[in-house]
Amino acid sequence: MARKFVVATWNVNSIRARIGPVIAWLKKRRPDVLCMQETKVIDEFFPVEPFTEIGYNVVFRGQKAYNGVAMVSLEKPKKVSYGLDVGKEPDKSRLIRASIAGVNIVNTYIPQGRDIETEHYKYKLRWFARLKRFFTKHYTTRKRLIWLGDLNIAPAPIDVYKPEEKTDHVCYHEGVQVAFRKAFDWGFVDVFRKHRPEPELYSFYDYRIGRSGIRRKMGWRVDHILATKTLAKKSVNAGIDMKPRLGPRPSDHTVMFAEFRI
DNA sequence: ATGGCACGCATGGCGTGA
Repeated sequence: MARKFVVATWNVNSIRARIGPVIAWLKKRRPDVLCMQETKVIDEFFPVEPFTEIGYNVVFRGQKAYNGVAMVSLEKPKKVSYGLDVGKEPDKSRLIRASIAGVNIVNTYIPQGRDIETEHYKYKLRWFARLKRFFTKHYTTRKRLIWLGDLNIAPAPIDVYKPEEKTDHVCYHEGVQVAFRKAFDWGFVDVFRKHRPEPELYSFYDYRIGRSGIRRKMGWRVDHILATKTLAKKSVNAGIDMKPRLGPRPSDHTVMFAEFRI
């Protein structure tokens, strides 16, 4: 008998600043898994209790001021590990993976890249190449695997407001498109797009554009839920929940979720 | 029109985000 399995991803832009909205959203939606990025806190100060009090397990890895990833789940996570074990920098506060209810989940906060002329951008492109090696090393395309998170890439024109103005942007430039596509082609299906083919669905809206900018759909789809074909076949729904972005004390990103029958 | 806001920090302006 198949069971419902809901996963979600949310760049929270500081878990301590966002603990209210995050706990409220979990209580309301009760997903099986919520993956977070940009928790911006060292492990000693991560707010564990608010999650355990409402019945969630929580695993995380952070650093001071920047980055940081976390995974909270109703079932206890198995095989938890941190960072990229291929290439030089492990970046343990940018990748956390686990197995939950027999589903392998890789939660990433991909480097943003700052500017296409910089070393930061080259580092971002290498990150996608290293991820592909990471998937090959640890999984096969026949496994139930989800790659999700803030991937800092709008893969297609439909994924950003006024794409013709974004061609030199580190989240849309041709170089990052190619780098992302190579990792994606390891064996993923875009689960969100499978269920939501329509335009103007975005997961990020810059704080500086204000409410009117959100109304005018000046956003980006840079957060993603991708799954191997084996698992994507079992997805039954996906969406972006705009309520946290429109509510009090928002992150600049909002929640993307997907539902499977596993 | 290249602006604007929010976050954390051995803060009182700066680096970062996308």
